[in-house]
This record gives sequence, structure tokens and C-alpha cells, in this order.
Amino acid sequence: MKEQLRILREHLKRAGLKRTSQREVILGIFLGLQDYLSVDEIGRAVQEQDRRIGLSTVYRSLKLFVEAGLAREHHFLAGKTRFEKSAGPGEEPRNYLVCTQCHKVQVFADPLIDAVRDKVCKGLKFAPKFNRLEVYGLCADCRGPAEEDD
Amino acid sequence: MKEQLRILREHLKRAGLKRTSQREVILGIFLGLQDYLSVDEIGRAVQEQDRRIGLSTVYRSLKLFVEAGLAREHHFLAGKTRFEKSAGPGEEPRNYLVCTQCHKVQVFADPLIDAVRDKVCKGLKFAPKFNRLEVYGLCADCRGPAEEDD
DNA sequence: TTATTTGCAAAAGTTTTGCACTGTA
DNA sequence: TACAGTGCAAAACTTTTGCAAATAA
Repeated sequence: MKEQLRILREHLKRAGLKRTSQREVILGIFLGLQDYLSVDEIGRAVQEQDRRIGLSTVYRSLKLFVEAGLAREHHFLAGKTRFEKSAGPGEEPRNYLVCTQCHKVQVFADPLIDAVRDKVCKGLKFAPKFNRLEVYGLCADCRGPAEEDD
Repeated sequence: MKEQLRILREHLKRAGLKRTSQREVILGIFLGLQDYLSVDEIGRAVQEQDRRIGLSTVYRSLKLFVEAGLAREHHFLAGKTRFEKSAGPGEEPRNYLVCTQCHKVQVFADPLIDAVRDKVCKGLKFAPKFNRLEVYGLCADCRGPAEEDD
């Protein structure tokens, strides 16, 4: 059984919620899709597999996955919420390069950022839960070869 | 005359747009409000001063202020867009501690973050335009005195 | 004069909710 | 059986837009 399915079931049990086929179908499809899709894009994929699953259920399930640590929610640019898969609760915060032209997202991690976060939070007595660095600009493909050595 | 008013007028002239009383009234009110308010909160303050100014004009003006470098747009948590005052174009990117309980926002700057950004961008041939680090958690007031030494 | 801007109302788009019905524990 | 979950449609929100009237250049 997939690790994520186990995590979902554990989360449901712990929260006193019920295991339903819709939740598991939606999780399976979500895991098979690319990241950073919107709810209606995910919902469309779900309805291709099972037309009887309503969009409200997709909304409710994605929120559930976030609570279970199986998805991250993003609001990169104005507009809609987008979702990213996550291996489970307690995963490291991540940092993003978002292309403002083609909307491609690249992820990176850097321990220095965590160090800065801890130093600043300590100074302000702030208890961090999660963080992300979002860098907006042009990706290698969109900036064109001419300016590649900036 | 206020520096920001000058910046607005210059921006309008440069872009071939017109100077209107509504734009200047909205700017004046926006500058007098606290940061991170939503459009309807800003609009409510505007309509207290001049009931004839429509909400669409507030939307259009805030977008204009962002283009002029006089405001920054945020999408911290799900839901609505919030605006922050900015001294003018070319200001440094900033970094935020956002309290997930009371929604208070604290700002900080750190040169190390810029260094990490430049290193990562160089490696991926990404041309950064702006960036922000968002840290979510509990502020000193909301975490309670007991856990203050974490 | 002429093109931009405004205010209103309507439209569009995303997300939530009420409710009767279904399905899990 | 009891209660959480679902699907549908309607509602609630935020944001955008069409258009006639007003206004700046």
C-alpha cells in the first residue's frame, strides 16, 4: 500500500473521520498529477475517472490532505489556490523560484535560510511553524540566451 | 507636497494617464491606514471620506499604486489580496513573519537571504525580479508566556 | 475636442454552505 | 443506529468588466 494512503488513513482515524472511497480516489489521482494545479484542474482529472464525484468533495478532500501533511497550499500569484504534493507531515519547508512568464516553479532548499529564520524568530520571540521563500523572475527558458550570463 | 503624491503624478505623466481627484484622495487615505488591509477595508475608509467614490475605482487605483511602486500586493493566507505601503519604486524586497492566529505581520530584512537567492539563481540561470520570505507561526503575544524560551 | 476615468450594475470566477440522501463505523 | 460525508444547487465572496456619463489634457 502506498505510504500516502497509510498516512491518510491514520490521519482519519486520529481525527475521528471516516474512510471513504472518494477520499482515496481523489488522493490517488492527486498523487498522479503534476504539482501546482488548481482545484478545478484537479477536479477535472477526478471527474474523468469518476464523474459522480462532486467538486465540493474535491475542495473538502484537498483541505483534508493539507491537514494530513500530504499537500501544500500555494497562492503564488493573485488568483487561485494551487496544490503541491507532500510526502507527509513534518516535511521540510521549501523555497520556490516562480517564473512570472511561463509560471514554471522550481524548488530548492538551503540551510542558510533556515538559520536566518531561526535567528530572526528568536530575536522577536516568534514561534515559526513553516516558511517559504518565493523568488519571482524569469526562468532560464524565458529569459532568452542573450542574457544568460547575468 | 508629499513625496508619494509626487511619485504618483510622475508615474501618471510617464504612462500618459490622467491626474484625477479620486486617485489622489485614495492615495492619501491609503497612506494614512495601517498596512495589510484588504480592498474592501480600504474602500470602506475611502467611502467614509467621500461616499461617491466607487469600489471599482479603489481596485483600479490600488493596482495603479502597485505599478507606481507605492504599494505592494500580498496574498499571505488564502482569500483576499492585501496591500502594504511602499516608499517608491526600487525598494528592497522584504521578509515577513505572519502570525497565523492574530494575523499580525512583522517585517525584517537580511542580507544573507539575498546572498542565498543570488547563489541559487545563478546556478539555475534564473533572473530574479523580486522575492520574499514568508514565515508563518505564532507571534510573541499569541504563543503565551509559558513557551517563550523555545 | 478627445481619450481616459468614473460609478454603477452586472458578470465572472473561486470557494463555501445548506440540505436531503448515502455510506461508514 | 448514529453520525460523518457526499452531491447538487444555491449562496457568498472577491475581482473584473461593459457602458453611459463625467472629466482631464
